[in-house]
Amino acid sequence: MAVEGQKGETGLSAQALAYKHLSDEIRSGRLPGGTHVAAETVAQQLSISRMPVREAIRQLASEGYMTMRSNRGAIVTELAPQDVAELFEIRAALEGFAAALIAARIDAEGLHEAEIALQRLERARSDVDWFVRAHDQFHDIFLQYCPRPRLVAEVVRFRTATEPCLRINLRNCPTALVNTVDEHREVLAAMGSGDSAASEACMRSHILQGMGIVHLLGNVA
Amino acid sequence: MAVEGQKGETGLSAQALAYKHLSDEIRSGRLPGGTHVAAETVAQQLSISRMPVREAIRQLASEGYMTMRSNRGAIVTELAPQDVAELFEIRAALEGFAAALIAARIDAEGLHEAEIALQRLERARSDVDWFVRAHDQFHDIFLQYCPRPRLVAEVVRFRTATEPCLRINLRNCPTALVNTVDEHREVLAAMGSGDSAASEACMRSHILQGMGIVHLLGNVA
DNA sequence: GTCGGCCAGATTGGATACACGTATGCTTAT
DNA sequence: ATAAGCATACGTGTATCCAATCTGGCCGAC
Repeated sequence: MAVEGQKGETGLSAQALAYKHLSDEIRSGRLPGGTHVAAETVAQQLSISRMPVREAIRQLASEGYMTMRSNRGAIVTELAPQDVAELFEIRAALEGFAAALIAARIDAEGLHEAEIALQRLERARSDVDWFVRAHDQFHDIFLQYCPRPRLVAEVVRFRTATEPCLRINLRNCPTALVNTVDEHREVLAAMGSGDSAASEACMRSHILQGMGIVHLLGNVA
Repeated sequence: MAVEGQKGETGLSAQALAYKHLSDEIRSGRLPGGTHVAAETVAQQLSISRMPVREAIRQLASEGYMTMRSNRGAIVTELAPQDVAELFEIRAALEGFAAALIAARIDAEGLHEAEIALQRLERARSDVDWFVRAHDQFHDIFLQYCPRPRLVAEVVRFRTATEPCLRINLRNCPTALVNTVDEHREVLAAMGSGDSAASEACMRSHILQGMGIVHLLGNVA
């Protein structure tokens, strides 16, 4: 087995490779919730042994993406609609708080970058994948101005966890794309005014309402 | 090596044992931040092999309690004052949001339980350990009325991460205990009124101001 | 005297080997 | 025909083994 070839090509450790592979597969939706993931199979696909795969699975499990069942392997975590709604709510609370900090700190350059990202978002309205990428970039520009690295990490974590569902929602509900762009414009305006409270409220409601999840809530409260 | 004895005694898998052991050591402070943890050493202490220890370390790393450095082992994560402050802020944002949900949902029985916990808190003012226990109980009563299990889990996670630091703060600043009791009374009053916004604000400021961390902030913004 | 390279010990990352638990499919008895 | 019991195969969990990398001290050269 040409292991040295693998390392030379990728520059990644075996376990980092396994983590990245599984993470991508889950996030893209190629591994839907409930799928049984056999460590041996993944190991063979990547030409590595089961051990790094096991560790990657454990890490994904501790991050909530997978569920380990004793002696019965791991499955991709299945998210019920109310679970997804809850993740959006948590992200809204966190990113709202972050927005308050960012509004007091962002400068003209950051606002300009966000404006550019917003235009890119408008142009990407026809393609969900591009849209999601541009959408993430827009939010990331703001997060660069958040002086709380752990908070940023948590926001990204929850956004990542909800991304497969976001794609589905956008595909099923094309009008959501247009609404989302408008909401982003409002967020940008609030940020530009430097009003922390307004930015927080705006970001919160954007995340909650703009994602087309409101219809999933309702009976969850 | 009498492996079967281990399993029979503990009922835990080797990796669960390693995780629990390391987790307890870190949280109790016996393994202070910066300590280098050699997998082999831990494995010998627990009479297991290095492998489950490795997995436990990886999980602790993905939860933030340890930091893995490539090919150089793992160290217990060191929390700078601004890191702790950030954890408190995140918890404030999350538990504040939870409080808003709880205020709309808690009933007379829950309020009565909280009242009892509050009295227990007053009686525990002389001992930090009892105080922390009673304090956790008070917050947990509210969390029982939060209809968002993941949110509750996150709140508990951040509270756990900051607990060692909370003890230190309380010991250094005895007046904080008195202030904290007053703040809890305010939180309880807000909950009793059923006002979500007030409860959220109250809980947020309680966590931020009541923990004696305000003096650590200041220059972090 | 000090700085730089080199070798030895230690430690980590990864692979293989083995034992246990679980699931699945067959056989058999009712 | 159906259901219970058993056997086999698959997959997981752990231990041991090997290779690669890092750390620290020693020796030599400037």
